[in-house]
Amino acid sequence: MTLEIPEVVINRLPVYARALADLADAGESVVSSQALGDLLDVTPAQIRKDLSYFGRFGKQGRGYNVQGLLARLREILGLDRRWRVVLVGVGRLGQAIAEYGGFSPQGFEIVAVFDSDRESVGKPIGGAKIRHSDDLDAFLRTNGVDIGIVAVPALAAQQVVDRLVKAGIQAILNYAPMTPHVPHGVTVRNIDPVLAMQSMTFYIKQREPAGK
Amino acid sequence: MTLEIPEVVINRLPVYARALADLADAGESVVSSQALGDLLDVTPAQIRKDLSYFGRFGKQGRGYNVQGLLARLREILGLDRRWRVVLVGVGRLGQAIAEYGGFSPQGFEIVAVFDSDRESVGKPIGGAKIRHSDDLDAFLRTNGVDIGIVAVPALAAQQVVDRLVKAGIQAILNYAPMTPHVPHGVTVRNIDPVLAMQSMTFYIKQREPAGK
DNA sequence: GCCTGTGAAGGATTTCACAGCC
DNA sequence: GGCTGTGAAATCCTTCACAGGC
Repeated sequence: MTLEIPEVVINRLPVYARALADLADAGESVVSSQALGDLLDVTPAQIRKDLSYFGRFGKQGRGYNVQGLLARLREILGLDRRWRVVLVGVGRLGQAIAEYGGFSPQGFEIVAVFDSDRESVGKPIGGAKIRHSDDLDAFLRTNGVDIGIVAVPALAAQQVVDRLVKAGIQAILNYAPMTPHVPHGVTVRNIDPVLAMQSMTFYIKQREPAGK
Repeated sequence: MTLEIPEVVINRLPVYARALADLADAGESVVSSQALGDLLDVTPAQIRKDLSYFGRFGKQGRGYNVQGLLARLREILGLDRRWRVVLVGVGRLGQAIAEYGGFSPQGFEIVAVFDSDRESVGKPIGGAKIRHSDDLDAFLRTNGVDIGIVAVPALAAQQVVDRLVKAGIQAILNYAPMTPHVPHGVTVRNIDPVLAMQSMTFYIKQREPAGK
């Protein structure tokens, strides 16, 4: 049910939630779609329309209660619980992810870390011990895991994705520079700073007529 | 000119280019929009339409020359030259970025690294020496810098963005968990794994009717 | 026969604009 | 007077479907 909500809308909700959290921290108790839009470079109409998919959260003439709307968005997004995450790949990038402090405070707990290199198995990282990839499937089946993070080289990534999917993982955050194939029903988000750079250069180039 | 090309199209071009590079590495010399689409989970019509904004690169009955199309895309995106990048912020995240080996082979050269912490100034990192943020403006004006990477805490990020913009930087890769404000003509891409996670949980939740 | 390039159609998303309420 | 919620309009983007070339 409720599957008619556009994905673009879903992708904006966390941004709204983040801004609302900032407003709450700043002691604001009410915000209008106009004010929130100014903060996020989004039109007020878009914010109102996005929210209207889920209910009526505002008060005419006033705006939205910051805490109240934040709580509702967190509920809608499922951020009112903690999520269990496994990380696969402990190269340079994987290490940085394992030691990144930003996930846990937001409710994403890296409960296990895997690598295919037998040398590194057993070493502690970001509070967990590195396990061997061979134990991935068993671990996933025994422990309730919600999300997988893939941080292995591109050539190994599809295999890892396949194993995660086969074990029932429904959401994958992919750091490998490739496009993973997943069956319908599995959600993927790709993090690739190089691709982001490569689209920006187009626009720089546009503005510098003849190119150095 | 050529500013009628949808941004979504521009954002897909690097993905196409990456797949073409992989095909080239695999020794493929020709690819159809169908085959490329299968690789990327994109419809063939979309690929053909996207490319049609820039010219006619294929041959009926055959498909596209892999090397040829790759070269054209790289040219369109401005990937046929090297780009000079500065990194601001050398906390945990900034360090990982500075030492990340993925930018340079793709033509993005981190030519200088800045931090506001005087303790760390002078220390070597990823091949550069850390400079103090106070020297950022002078550096940008003296050296030709194309792109800025922001990896400072959210509260300091807008200030850094403002300084980059004031110095004429036209593209910013933002790792801070906030929405930067930039004037028209400056391109921003945000990298935020937490937001990516937070949109995926919505979909997991959808599929698990009543919550754990 | 296969596959591109592309107008036209269709679908999705954004914006408008205003009734209704505080 | 200020602001939401929302149908309707406008815009944007994707997909269709086929003429044309290899």
